[in-house]
Amino acid sequence: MAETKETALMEKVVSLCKRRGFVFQSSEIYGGINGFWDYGPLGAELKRNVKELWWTTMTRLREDVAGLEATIIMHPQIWKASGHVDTFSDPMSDCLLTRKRFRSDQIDPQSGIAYHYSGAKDPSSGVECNDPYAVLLPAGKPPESARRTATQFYLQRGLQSVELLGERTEKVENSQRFNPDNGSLLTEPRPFNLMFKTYIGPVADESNVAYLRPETAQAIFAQFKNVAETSRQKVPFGIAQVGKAFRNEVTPRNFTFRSREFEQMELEFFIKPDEAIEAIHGSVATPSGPGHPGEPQANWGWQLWHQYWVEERIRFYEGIGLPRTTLEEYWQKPEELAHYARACVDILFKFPFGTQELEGIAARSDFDLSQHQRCSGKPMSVFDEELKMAWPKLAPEKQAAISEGYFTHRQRYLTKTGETPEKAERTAREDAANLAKGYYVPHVIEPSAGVDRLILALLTNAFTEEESVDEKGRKEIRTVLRFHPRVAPVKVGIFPLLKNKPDLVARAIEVRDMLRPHFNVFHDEAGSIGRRYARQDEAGTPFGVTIDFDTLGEKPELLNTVTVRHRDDGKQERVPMSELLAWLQARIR
RNA sequence: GCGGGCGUAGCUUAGUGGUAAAGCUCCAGCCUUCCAAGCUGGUCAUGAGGGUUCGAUUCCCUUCGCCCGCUCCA
Repeated sequence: MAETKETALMEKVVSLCKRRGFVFQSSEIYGGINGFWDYGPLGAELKRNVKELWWTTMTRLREDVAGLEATIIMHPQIWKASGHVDTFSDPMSDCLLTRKRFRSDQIDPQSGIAYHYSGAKDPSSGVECNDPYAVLLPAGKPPESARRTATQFYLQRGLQSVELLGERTEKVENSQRFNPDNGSLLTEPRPFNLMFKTYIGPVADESNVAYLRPETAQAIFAQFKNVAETSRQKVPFGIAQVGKAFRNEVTPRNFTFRSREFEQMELEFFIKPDEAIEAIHGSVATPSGPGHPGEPQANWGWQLWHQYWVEERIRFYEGIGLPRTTLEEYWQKPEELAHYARACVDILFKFPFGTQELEGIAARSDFDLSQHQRCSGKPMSVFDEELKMAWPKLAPEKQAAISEGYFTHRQRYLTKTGETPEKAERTAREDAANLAKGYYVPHVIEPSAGVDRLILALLTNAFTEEESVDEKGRKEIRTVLRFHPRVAPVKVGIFPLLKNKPDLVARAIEVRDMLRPHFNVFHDEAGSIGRRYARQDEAGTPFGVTIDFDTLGEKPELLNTVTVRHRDDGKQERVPMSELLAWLQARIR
């Protein structure tokens, strides 16, 4: 079965992660703690490489992205504004029969006759189940229907046949305790807070509640104005951040894939509203087809920016060794989108346990900044010189059309937030008037990636096993992690051919010290050379450098050269020590 | 949160109501002129807590963790 094979692969990866020091269970000596994982020596290097590559790609190699590193605990109002407090702390009830889950406060109130049971008995075996249960029937329905449902419930509890006990009825008005679909009793409403809660200061009471951030993004929005001013960036530009986030997941699963403490790499890329683009450039450029749209252009609308970032991110993944064939793009359907999102593309990776999300690239309109503007009372709009200059040159009917479009968009947003129609209309009119003066709240494209799931993707993608037969005819399995050199935790293994020849060891240490400032290298002199190669293969080290007697001049023409061995095919070549650093740099970049 | 399975060294497995075994790995020494060679020695385990028992890794209970399915996933 494909599934058991995949599970076996996953188990091998997990086992290797522990054996070689990529990932350990958090707090293992105390029995572990569900949903938390530590990175060991190799994992820490791997993760550091991935985050650095992301940071370099997203900020240093670009003109238009600035960095930020914000705190994990922020003002609790941030999570009010973002919507996390409300959507994360709903009381939930489960149907006792079907296990379907409901928001307790959103259940259509039900009225009718409730049939209560104190339990049930299996008349053949005498076994009893004393779990109380109830079914709500609309007035006029025969009691048989309730008994059938209740019988089903007790059958699920392990009774072979069911004799209901203690039936009594009760008139019920507007109750949210029953499943509207089948009348079954629900569990007591249980709070379902997916944010980790803490208290600021020594006294733990409700006045000083704070939350560990469930995403890094909100800090970017909250600091938008500060960054915009200090970075001397102008829209379109982005703010990038890498950092820990925390979610009290219902079910942490699949090794590190869904953890309760995890790390995100998020970019919020702020763009002009399409109305501003239209005013400045006369029209809004939209995608002409699939694929990368090329270098950003001033007249791009949000759709092109969105597509641009999807393609940029896929290129990034390809660049660190995830082949295009292991990735999938999933365009969320309109009904799956969060209410504020205009579009969202998930970049999925084919994990052994299924094709799962690595990153989501959402076009979030101006929702986030608008929320913070509204909740903090601080303006989040920017001034756009180009827009101000362009506006007066527009034909009056064009001005009116753009204004009206912007007004409608703002009004729709404000209405959704619960503003009164009058206030929504008035504020939206003001916003439209400000647009004409060059002011707007930027829209945003959000590529948001999970570091830990990317690490897991890199690990499962790199994992290969090669079966071979040694000279004594024994079958052996060599495990090789075929990491892209860019992410490999150790770049170079350095080996004196023999341990008991001081000259070889001394030269090896010389090579190690020469390379050490540039890469993570590992000197190993223990065991046969083949064993040392194999050990590094398992760690994913792309290059091995061996110092042998020719390095010392046994063959004069090979003096001061070393053997470089390639991890993936075992091929070797001879490289002069003087060129070694450049040789390696060219292949690791 | 619900249901099922599992838990013995770093890994893979053995075994027993009475001293917990092996292979691989790892470490040390010797040896070794390019792919897990050999020799010698060594470290390391019954997930945790409780109960039954003279004695529990084994039986029972609880708990924690892992895996699978359901549920959830802003």
